[in-house]
This record gives sequence, C-alpha cells and structure tokens, in this order.
Amino acid sequence: MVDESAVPGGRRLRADARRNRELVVAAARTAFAEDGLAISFDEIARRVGVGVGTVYRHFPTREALFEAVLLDRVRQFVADAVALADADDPGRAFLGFVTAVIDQLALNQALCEALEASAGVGFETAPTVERDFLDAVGTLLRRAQQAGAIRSDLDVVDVRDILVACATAQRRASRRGGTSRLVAVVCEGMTSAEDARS
Amino acid sequence: MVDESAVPGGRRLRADARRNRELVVAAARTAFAEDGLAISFDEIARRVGVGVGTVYRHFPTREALFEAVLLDRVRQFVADAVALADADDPGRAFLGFVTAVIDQLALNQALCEALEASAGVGFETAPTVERDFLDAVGTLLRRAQQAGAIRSDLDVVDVRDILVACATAQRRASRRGGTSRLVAVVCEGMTSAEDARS
DNA sequence: GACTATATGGAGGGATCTCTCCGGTTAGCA
DNA sequence: TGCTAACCGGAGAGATCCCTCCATATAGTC
Repeated sequence: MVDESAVPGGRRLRADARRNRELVVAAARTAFAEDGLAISFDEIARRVGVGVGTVYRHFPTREALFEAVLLDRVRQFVADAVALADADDPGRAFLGFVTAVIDQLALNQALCEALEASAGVGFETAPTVERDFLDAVGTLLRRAQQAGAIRSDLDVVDVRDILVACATAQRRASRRGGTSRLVAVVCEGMTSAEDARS
Repeated sequence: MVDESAVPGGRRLRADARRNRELVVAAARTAFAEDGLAISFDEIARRVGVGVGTVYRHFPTREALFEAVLLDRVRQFVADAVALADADDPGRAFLGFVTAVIDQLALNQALCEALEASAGVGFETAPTVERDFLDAVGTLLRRAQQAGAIRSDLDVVDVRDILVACATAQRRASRRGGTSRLVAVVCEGMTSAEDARS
C-alpha cells in the first residue's frame, strides 16, 4: 500500500488536496468496478463533486488512477498464490485460489479488463505485476498438475483466460439475479482424468 | 435471406443505390466482426467511401444494419440446432453444435455481443430470433441430458454463457496466435459424471 | 436528349470525452 | 493576522460520434 498522503517527490500534500485525492480514489474504485476502465474522468469528477482538473492533477493518466485503485488487488492475488504455493493439497489449493479470484473479479469489471488486456490499460506503470501474477499462478498450477489433480495440458495463459471468462459469466449471471454454473463446469473440466485429449 | 434489391415497400432500388447498399453491408460485416457492435457509422461510411447520409438512408439504426449483416447467422444456428434435434447420439450432437457455434462466434465480435446482451443491440427488430435460438439449443441440451451425456444441472442460459465465454477466450487466443483450451475444459466439464455437485 | 423521381455527399448542430491552462481560493506558516 | 505556495474549478480547444437536412447529381424512362 502506498502512502497516499505524499506525492512521488516525497512532499506532503496539503490537507484539502489529500482529502480530494481520497474522494477521487473512492469514487474511482466504485466506478471502475461497476463500469470498467472506460469510465470518463468527467464522470468521476462529477460524482466526487470536484472539477475535472483536480482529478487530472492527482492522476495524469487512466493508468495512474488504475494503479492507485486496483493494483493492490492484483498484488494481493499474487500474495495469496504465493502463500498457497506449498499447501498440503496442491489440487485443492489451486482450485480454491481460482474460485476465490473469480469471485473477486466478478465484482470488478475493470480488474477483468486489465487482466485480459495484454493490449490495454492497467499494468503500464507496474509492468512486473502482471508477470508476478502469472508466475505465482503458474507455480500453483504446476504443483497441482504434478499431483495429478489438474489436467496437464493447461498452461498459465489458459488459466488466466479461464479466470476472466468465468468472472465475466458470473457477473452477467448475478446481474440477472442468479449464479453462473460455468465455474462449476470449468472446475470439473480442469480436474477430470486425462483421456480423449486431442 | 431477404431480397436486398428491394426496400421494405417493395419498390426496386436504383442501381447505384443497390451497389452502395451492398458495399455498406460488406464493410459492416467486416467491421462488426473485427470491432463489434460499437463501430461508428462515420467509420463505416469512411471505409466504404460514401457519405454518412447514405449509410443512414439504407440503415436508419444500428439494429437495422445488424439485422442485414448478422441475423442470418443466428438463424443458421437455429436451423443447425433444429436439424440435430433427432440425431442418434444426442450427446455428440450437442457437443458438436456447441463447438461449431463457438468457432463461428470466435470469428465475430458483434455476434458475441448481441448474443450475450439481453440489454444490447441486436434482436430488437427480430425479437423472436433470440428466443428461437434458446429454444432450439434447449431442445438439444435436454436430449443430451436425458441421454446422460451432459450434466443435468445446466440450463440453456448456462449454455449461452458458455458459448460466449469460450468464443471470447478463443478469439483472444487466436489473436496471440494460439488456441484456447477453455473449450476442451468446458466440454470435459459438461460431460463428466454427476458427483460432488453443490 | 430531356425530364423527374431517386439517391448522394457532407455540412452542421448537439452531445460526450480528453486534456490544458489560468484566474481565483485557501491551507499552513511566520 | 497576513503572506504565499499550493490547490481548485471549470472554461475551452480539439477530437469523435450521432443523426438530419437539403442542394446537387444521376439512373431510368419517355
């Protein structure tokens, strides 16, 4: 977690600036989750009740705002994955991680978009975070595969696709007041015995 | 397939109008497939090399253009599903249908968006087509479930979610020059024996 | 070739979004 | 309390996009 009371130069923000910054972050957190990364700065400023200039001063780019609002979530995923890396039951650890991440992603449109991007907003200012994520998930995956719990033809990029796909389906389902069974299907498919593979 | 040489009133289009209409349809087909339903009319006009007024005259709304360009695809899906409704092997029929539709959807961004919408562009001018689609897929699904080939807790909405999710993953994978294994995982998960269901 | 219904292009008005700039305001300090 | 650096709001320029309108061009017909 970065110290939000200081600007990169180290100088301490004035009280009103700090207050506005926090309001912007809070509004952006909600807006990103609901509407994704495409939310306009005008709209964020309108919701907070400040001028758009104030938003731009604190966050010159959409990436900067993303970093302040959402990057910690991804870092938390990495930490969770690392913590599970030497679990007793690698298959259970992997599936637990996957379903937990899907639940989080389903609540957050922007996080899905950033994760699936490869060509989008999100990790420009912190290029290693995406790699850390894939590395940590890859470790969990490999251990689960070595334990025979997960089909061996999957790679970490497949897993990322699966996370995003399931989260998207889950979010759509919850909008219509239900739950997507895609998650259950995918977990079943990832764990089932290896045969009839092309 | 509608007769594209006539307007709804039945009057025959002038030759230049017919030519332009076809150019617009061709450009829209490509643009929809690549960029989805959000492609602007200005952009389509620019690609065709006509004025934007010409595009609007032929297709007053995005839905009208969608209908001219893509609705036949959905109708074809329905026809395929109906044709498979009394296949000898319902499980095989269902899975074959699903993978074929995914392959088509993966080539067409707009078709995915329309199918997943519920709240989007696409079926406004032909409201029965979406229902026909769900009905036909539902029939295939039920027969496959009765034959014990597909897990019984899935409904047709799950299947629609699965189609869109797999197609999206497939398209992303093909953009990076590969193939998504999500389809294989999902097929495995849909067919596996019923146990450990929550 | 002339006439006319039909079709065309693109200007234009309204809306939204991005990002910058600067006159006015205020927090924090002496 | 008064000063000043820091901060604020929002106007405004430039870029799209949507959709309409009408002067101009032309296909089809006589």
